[in-house]
Amino acid sequence: MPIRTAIIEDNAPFAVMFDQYFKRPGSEVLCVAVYGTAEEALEHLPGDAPQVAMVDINLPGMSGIECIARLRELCPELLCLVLTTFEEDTLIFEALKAGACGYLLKRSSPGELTEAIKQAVSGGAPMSPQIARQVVGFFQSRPPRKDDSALSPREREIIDLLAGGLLYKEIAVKLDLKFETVRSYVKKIYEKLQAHSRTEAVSKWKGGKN
Amino acid sequence: MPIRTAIIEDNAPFAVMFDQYFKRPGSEVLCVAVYGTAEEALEHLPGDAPQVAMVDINLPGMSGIECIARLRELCPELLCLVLTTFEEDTLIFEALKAGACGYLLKRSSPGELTEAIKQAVSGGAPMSPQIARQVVGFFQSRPPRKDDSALSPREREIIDLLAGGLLYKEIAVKLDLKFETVRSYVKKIYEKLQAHSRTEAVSKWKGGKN
DNA sequence: TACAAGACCCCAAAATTGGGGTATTCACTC
DNA sequence: GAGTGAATACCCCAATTTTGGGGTCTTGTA
Repeated sequence: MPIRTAIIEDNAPFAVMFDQYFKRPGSEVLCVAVYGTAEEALEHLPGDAPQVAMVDINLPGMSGIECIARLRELCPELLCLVLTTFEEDTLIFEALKAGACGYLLKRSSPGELTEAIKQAVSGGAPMSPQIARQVVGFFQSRPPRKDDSALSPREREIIDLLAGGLLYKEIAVKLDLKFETVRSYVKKIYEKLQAHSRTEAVSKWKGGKN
Repeated sequence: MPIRTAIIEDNAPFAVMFDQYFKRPGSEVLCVAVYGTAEEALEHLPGDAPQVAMVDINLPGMSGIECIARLRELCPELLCLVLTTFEEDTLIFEALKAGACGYLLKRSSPGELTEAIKQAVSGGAPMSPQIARQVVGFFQSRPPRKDDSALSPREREIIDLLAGGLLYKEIAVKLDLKFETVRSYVKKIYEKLQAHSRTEAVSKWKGGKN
């Protein structure tokens, strides 16, 4: 029994190629639907009930990432594989967070796509080697930075409380400081991190660490 | 030119098999050293200068994890691949953090090992499919969140921008909404997440996921 | 019909941000 | 030994932003 697959891709030539290839009788993978946009997929995919969805990351309108997040709400069993032209660094993690279980390059051959789809169904997480290395790299502690945006101990203490959502006055009580003192620290922190709001500072701080 | 490889493995039969197989002339992979313990490897590996080290995770004395961490301090260029009997969940992440770039099962065939080593050298991260899925699963917000704190798609979109430190008016422009609309979403988000500030909501949201 | 999501509006209080400052201590350099 | 700079702790003013409370309206779905 072939693996029922759908493709969400606005690039017609690629979509047609995929459709044509996986329509041949006897193939292990069967393409049951082609959608040109995320919106179209969200509407019809639940009815078409594929096991696997190949999702282009660059879609007009709703992005492939958001599309995956919504599809997985509608169909928790659906396996989503991202299709991309390049190894777009930042998007990988967004896609995985959204619920993708694999990340493939469009330049892959039909044979490789078949393998990837089979691997996904059998509990794997097909990715191109370079992507896999990036994912693995996520866990590895990067070398310490030498930047000038180093916060002093007191400043670090304060930004950690800031990150917890505490009000200035609560921080003041906790550290036994005056409200205005907390304020001046926060101002210095924003200056060092080039941030203009609490949330921005926190995300720059946390992002820069580990 | 063959890829210079070393193996750190206390299980003699497997080590010998590996050594024998990758000693044949003309092989793409060449085994240049066999170490029975982590300590032995730390002493001699830098001199033997392999490109890749296959490290058994269960070693007598110093563990494979600790061994990888120390080897990578001594030889930053060295590529470490973990060898394991089972898919030991917890150890995967420890190994990756220590600096492993791949995770293989001992039951792999010599051909598969050759492929994995080649993949590692060419910038990949060879893993068995089940391992890969676990790594990918690390990023995914576990679906069993049927709780009432589930944010709607639009709300998710907004909290993501909120997390980026954008002002309400900036979010309004970006999503082509009115300022007041953004406000009412934020209020609903705070209600659902039981938060009372932007930073608190963001940390609960991010923490609730992964 | 009732309910959730989405889009919109007003008022008023509370918190944050940006711009100015002052003062002490301590380490480091010239 | 004076000077410089960073870290710590404190203060005022004023503008902007966020938060909390109340709503309305439409659409689609159960």
